[in-house]
Amino acid sequence: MGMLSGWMRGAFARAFPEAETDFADIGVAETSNPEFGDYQCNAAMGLAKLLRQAPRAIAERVAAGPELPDCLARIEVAGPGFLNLYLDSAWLARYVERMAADKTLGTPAVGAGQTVVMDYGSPNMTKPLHIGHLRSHNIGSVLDRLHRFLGYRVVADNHLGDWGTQFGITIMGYRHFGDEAAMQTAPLEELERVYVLSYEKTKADPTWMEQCRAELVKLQSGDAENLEMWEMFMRLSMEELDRMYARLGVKYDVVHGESYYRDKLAGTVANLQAKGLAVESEGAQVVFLEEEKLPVCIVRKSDGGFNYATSDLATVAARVEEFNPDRIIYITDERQQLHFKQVFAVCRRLGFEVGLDHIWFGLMRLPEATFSTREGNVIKLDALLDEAESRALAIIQASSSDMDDAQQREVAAAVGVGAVKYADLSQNPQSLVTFTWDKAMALDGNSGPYLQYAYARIASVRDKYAERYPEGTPETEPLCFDEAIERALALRLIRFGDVLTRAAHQYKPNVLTDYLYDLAQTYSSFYQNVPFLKAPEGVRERRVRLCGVVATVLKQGLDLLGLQTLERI
RNA sequence: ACCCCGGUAGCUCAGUUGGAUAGAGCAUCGGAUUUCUAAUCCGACGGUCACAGGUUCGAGCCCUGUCCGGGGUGCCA
Repeated sequence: MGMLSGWMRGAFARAFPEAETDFADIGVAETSNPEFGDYQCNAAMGLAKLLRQAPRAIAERVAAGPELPDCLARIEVAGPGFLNLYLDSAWLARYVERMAADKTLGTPAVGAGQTVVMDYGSPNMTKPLHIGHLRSHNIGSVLDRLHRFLGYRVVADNHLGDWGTQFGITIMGYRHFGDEAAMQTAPLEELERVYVLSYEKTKADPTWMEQCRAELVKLQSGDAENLEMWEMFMRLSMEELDRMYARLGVKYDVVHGESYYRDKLAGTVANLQAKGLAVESEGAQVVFLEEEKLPVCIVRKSDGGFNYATSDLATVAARVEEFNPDRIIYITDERQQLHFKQVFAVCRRLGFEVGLDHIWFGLMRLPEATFSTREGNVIKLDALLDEAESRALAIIQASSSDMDDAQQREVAAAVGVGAVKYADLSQNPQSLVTFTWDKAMALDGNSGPYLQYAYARIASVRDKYAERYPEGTPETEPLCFDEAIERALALRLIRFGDVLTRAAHQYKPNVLTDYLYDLAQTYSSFYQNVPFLKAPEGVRERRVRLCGVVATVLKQGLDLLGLQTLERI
């Protein structure tokens, strides 16, 4: 609530004109308990020393100020000096009406005029997506949509892993163990198979790894045969990836893999050398980062090959040149924290002024162990989504048996993938995720389907109303809160913009899922306990209208999360 | 050895810049459907916020130390 915070700062300034502060830090917060009002301000306690007065006296002086803004009905001082703010209910009702008519639902355009490049997903191109790839795509695409909604210009870039050592390993693997028939039918599975075999061999035979590195160097220096093989791998992988992206609803503005920057790698290293940043050490070109207390950053290996850091440095330069962003945001797992600290440190030394953020998330692991392609204990993302859909379908068949088969499948697809996405998004990105089938596909409680179900029930109310009262016009009926739960619903609705801003700026999709779940829960309680279609005329219309605003907010919120809304479940 | 995270109810997890009585879901138990979709709702049960100090009007949150877990630490990405 930006306007309430602003007013509160003014109220403090008026009450204490002689104070040596502008009260810039003062803000209001939602109350944890309705008995403390709708919003609260706790600043009086913190200012006791500065103002040399008892906190309670400070709060009382602020509360005694002559004028209240239109939105407030009253202010109360409680306990040691809490300021409890009560919104005026009529104002609240008008505000809900206005926000519902607004395209952005009252969300401030905090990102207007700013450009951010978002780097997420970025899968390795030599293997199929597995459940460990879900988080970067999922969290990244939500942050992407949130930023767009807040007015940022977003350039979503899929920085494919298409130019690293894994290709050396894969080329060796394909050459020795490749099966062309399998390559046609299930290319990514086949690439993964030969990769695993080849990788296994590096453990037993040290010269194998050297050969893999040599193949990579050949590829990176333009060897025709390796390049041809690489192009085939890329084409087949991309087809597979596009299919998965359609299923996940992930979209990019640009797909520049590491290979896109391949011609700039040598120049990047030369530039670092010219500026005296990169020096030779143990046969490699490295940047020492002792001032930053970081380990050395290797920008060219002793065998002449370039690595991830080189590629990322070239990428930053290219993005700055092409998009002139205010900020570049990387979304990867936690293991890359050090890498990005190093890359960002080198960028600062190179004089880049663009903001650089690394948003990392916790690894996904199995109850018994960390999974990895190399260990062969992966669960394919495709298989997870299939299982989720079939579980959803079973429930739909049981509860919506009147729905035709095709529609049941369509709903199951939306609910299944929604459940998987939501289960991931609803926790703090930084926590480590231990994968279990049941948790990943929860269909009740705090889950995607719960929200989709709440939306579908509202859609049903809307349709039934239209059927029974074809002449009715709930959309113009002034809102008014007859029941406490209706006011509680309105209070939640007007928080939408604050929630989106916080979710985006803290890079936490779970801020949005928590909010939507709370909203849907409040709505469900309203739905269960208060009649609307059977309420008297007038009351009926305003309740149906309130339902409509909840539906609009739910739909927008689910859309930002990448979950489909269904009119019927 | 060093660096970065984490430890909150039986399980899985939330917890705005430090605020009032630490919250959900699942599980368990008890209720609600001649009704607008029961994938729902209402209620009960459940806590030494890892441990020990410290900072202050006030600490799950900040500081120090310890224990436990995950990740990382020059030629993978």
